[in-house]
Amino acid sequence: MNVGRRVDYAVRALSYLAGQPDGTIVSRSDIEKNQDVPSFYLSKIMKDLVAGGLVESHIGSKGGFTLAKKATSITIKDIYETVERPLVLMECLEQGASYCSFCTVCKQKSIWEEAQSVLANFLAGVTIADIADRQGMKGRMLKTPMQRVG
Amino acid sequence: MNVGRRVDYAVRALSYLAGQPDGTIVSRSDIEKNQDVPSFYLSKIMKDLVAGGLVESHIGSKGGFTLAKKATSITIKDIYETVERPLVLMECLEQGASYCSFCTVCKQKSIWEEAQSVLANFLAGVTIADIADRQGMKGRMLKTPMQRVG
DNA sequence: GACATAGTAGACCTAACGAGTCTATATTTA
DNA sequence: TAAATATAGACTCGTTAGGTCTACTATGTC
Repeated sequence: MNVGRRVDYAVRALSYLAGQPDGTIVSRSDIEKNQDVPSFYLSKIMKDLVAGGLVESHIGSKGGFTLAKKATSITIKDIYETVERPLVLMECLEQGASYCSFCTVCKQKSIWEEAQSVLANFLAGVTIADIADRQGMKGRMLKTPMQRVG
Repeated sequence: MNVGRRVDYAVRALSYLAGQPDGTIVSRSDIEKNQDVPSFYLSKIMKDLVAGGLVESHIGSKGGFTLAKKATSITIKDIYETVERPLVLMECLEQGASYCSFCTVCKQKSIWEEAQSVLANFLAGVTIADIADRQGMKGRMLKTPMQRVG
């Protein structure tokens, strides 16, 4: 039960984008360097974020990525589900009886269901803007002054 | 970010024990049969539960397991941490700078810290007794009438 | 139009982990 | 003594996370 690097890197990338002057196109390698993400690794993650409608890509020379929405409307839950999978705490909540034959009479199930809601609600209440606001990472500290998007 | 079978099986085992008449010793294979847990698999899980002080073991013929505490004082969080690992949502919360060099200035971190608290608090508020009360699983429905421990 | 510079798509690798199975040993009851 | 039980640990197998790389396509610029 922990959040993997894909989500971590996706949050870094998105909050980095959010911290750029409006409309700035940022390349994958730029993000990787500034946010300490392994080379090339972001290519798969950004693909998912594009497919999920969270960022827009710009192919070709001088290409790169920009946010596809306001930073205030991209939640951590969105990001998690876009780059990983639906937020599900216990497999039975997704698979039902094919996970466990006692599913219909199981009391444990509702506990996990509630726990999942509690967590999902929290993560749906936090946006990239909240993170970018107090970003503080390397790039932000050394380079351009803070300038918000949205 | 999901809860694995170890925790699922541990909760089944413990709530099964909680549903027995007070002081009843139940063998591993008995639990496995009644709670649909793969043969032998519980041997490792019960070992952890014994080591964690949640159950007591009785070696030898007619041996088996009993709860070591009242069902009302065994929480889901206890179980999770006993059979799996400390409840940590993001590795950086445990490993700090050895996970990520930006740790000291990272805003993302506090988000996961909060999310973790929210989840942990919820799981610490649910006990085995809550589950056993409305157990409903196979064994309970077919066999002895409900009788609570603690 | 040519070329450099991007993203796109996907193959590929490796180590670790989850889940499950089994066995030899120590311990206890009958 | 014999049967039944937990204990400890080895073992397998498939999947996944994390990471790396390359061929291809699209686009801006000279």
